[in-house]
Amino acid sequence: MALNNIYYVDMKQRFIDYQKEIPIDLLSECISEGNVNLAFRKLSESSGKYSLGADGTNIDTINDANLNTLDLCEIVRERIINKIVNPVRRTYISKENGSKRPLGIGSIWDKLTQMCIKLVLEPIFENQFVPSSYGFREQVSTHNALAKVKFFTNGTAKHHFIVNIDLKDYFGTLDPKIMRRELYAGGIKDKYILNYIFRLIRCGYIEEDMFYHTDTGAPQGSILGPLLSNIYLHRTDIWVREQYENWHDKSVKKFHNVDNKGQNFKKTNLKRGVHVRYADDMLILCPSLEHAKRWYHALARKLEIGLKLTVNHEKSSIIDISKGETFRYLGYEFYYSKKHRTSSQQLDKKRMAKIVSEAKRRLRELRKYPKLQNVLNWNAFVRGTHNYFKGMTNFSISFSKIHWRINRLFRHVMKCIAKFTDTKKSEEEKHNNAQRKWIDMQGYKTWGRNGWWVIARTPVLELGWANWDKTLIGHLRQKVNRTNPYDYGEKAHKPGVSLNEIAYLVNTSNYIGSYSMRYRNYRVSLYSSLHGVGYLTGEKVDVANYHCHHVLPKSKGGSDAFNNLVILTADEHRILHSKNYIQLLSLCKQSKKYIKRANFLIEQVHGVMICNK
DNA sequence: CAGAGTCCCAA
RNA sequence: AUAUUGGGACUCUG
Repeated sequence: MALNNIYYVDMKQRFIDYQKEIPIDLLSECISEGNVNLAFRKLSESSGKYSLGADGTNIDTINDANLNTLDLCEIVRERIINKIVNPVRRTYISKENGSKRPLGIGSIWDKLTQMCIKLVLEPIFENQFVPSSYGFREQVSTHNALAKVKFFTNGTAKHHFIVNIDLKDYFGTLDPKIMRRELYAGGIKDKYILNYIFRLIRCGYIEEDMFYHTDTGAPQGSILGPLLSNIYLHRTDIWVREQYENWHDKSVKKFHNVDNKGQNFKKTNLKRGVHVRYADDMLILCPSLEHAKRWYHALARKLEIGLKLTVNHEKSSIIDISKGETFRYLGYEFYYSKKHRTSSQQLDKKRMAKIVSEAKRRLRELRKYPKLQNVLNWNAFVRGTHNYFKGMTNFSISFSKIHWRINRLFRHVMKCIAKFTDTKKSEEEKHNNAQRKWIDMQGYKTWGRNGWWVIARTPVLELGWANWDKTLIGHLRQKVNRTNPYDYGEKAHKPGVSLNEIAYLVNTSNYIGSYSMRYRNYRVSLYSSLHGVGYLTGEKVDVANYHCHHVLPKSKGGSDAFNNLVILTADEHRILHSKNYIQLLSLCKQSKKYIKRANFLIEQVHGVMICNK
């Protein structure tokens, strides 16, 4: 495992280490080679890697700068120690209610630095966060939070009074001093890290070439933002849970008696209520109105005075679902079904309208451009929407309503550009079986349907094809396995490449000359993913003998992209680039496949075709 | 099985 | 050009 640290830091092990002891010196953890490598890879995978910061930098700035990992370590160290944070570039995205939400896009250097810090702070706090905080956490999703809400509002648990606290501009009102206090309380003693984050909150932003100062708030869009927002409310989470869910744990020792918890609870002055938080969306589910009122006032007071946040009292409320009131949470609308004597969920009107208008927009585009890509986009839209909402009890009803609202347009568009496959006509049955199988595989049953529409040999999924998935927010989902969030289960052991070999490649990758960071990483990934098997022989190439070759040379416009790289031996590489490149054919394995490959490489490098007949 | 890409949803 | 975190689905290459 130690060797693995040279390449990427092992988060699973780090989580275990920090469980025992949090290091005082977190700076060295942040700027270790394995940590910086992992941080860079995460940035390379992020969808916004090409968006420009206020200083005009993005991921390509690093790739074009001819830097290696050690250079990046030094840059990160400089920025943390000297508290260097560029102002963020401000843009806006429109929200559902029509208003705009400001985004702050940092420079690539800030992104890298923050990712390095995040990879260290996150496992520390993952050891402490409460299980009822569901937002922004590894291996936890909105459905886990919804499962808990469903469980406690349903017939047997009877927590029908919902305290719903809405915070105004939560990210924007984070206070730097309180942030520092909460970090320290969580065990962060490194003054460099504390000071850097203090500075980050006050970094300011640039809009239309003007600089604006900020006193509070983590930029929305910064890498540390989501984690910091969880840390800020962490001790409040604990306070809430000690009142009821964990009341006998520490806070009220004299009543500690697990056998008759309910009776002893009455002797205390504690409030009953179950805690569910997703980022700034807080709920407390209470069994009685009296407790709900006490919760509302106590919690609002704590947030406003203790944490200097702004509670939006117009939007915050106490809801009694047994009296027919509804509430929306994470896209689901909860209501109480008297018929079934349990809480149920459905799509609210606004969201239904949004899905309808989005569907119409996509259908019109599909009619205009009936390309394969647009069909795939439509199917992805249908599947994505279904996958999110299919846990609602009223899923089928809600989506058949949507279906009827778009049906006219849908049928019209399909008649223009698609062909209907009728399952009752048996002539083409063989040909249709593959499509039928595919649709069934997606979880959409074809059994009992008249048929389906086909564009470019691809079946078109329909919004009305909806099957409720009762396990998605079932009671088993509310509790999340927190033994180790970075443990994704046993991966099948891949024989062929040892950690020693990886370590060797990583070490040399810092000294192979002027190449991009992307190339340095891909060079290792390529060898690892192909088990070191050479392109021209099909046999394993020794690491010391491994050369990573650009198929289309960079001088001819070839890139460092993964699919432009192949594994060669040092000899093969030398001969390929020399004048005697014909000899390459004798070096490769003399089968049709490898001869073809050798010819291909020569053609790409030298621009000549060789006839080997 | 692993690498890189596309798309969807929530906050 | 529109970020971040988390979840989900699919495609390609060997």
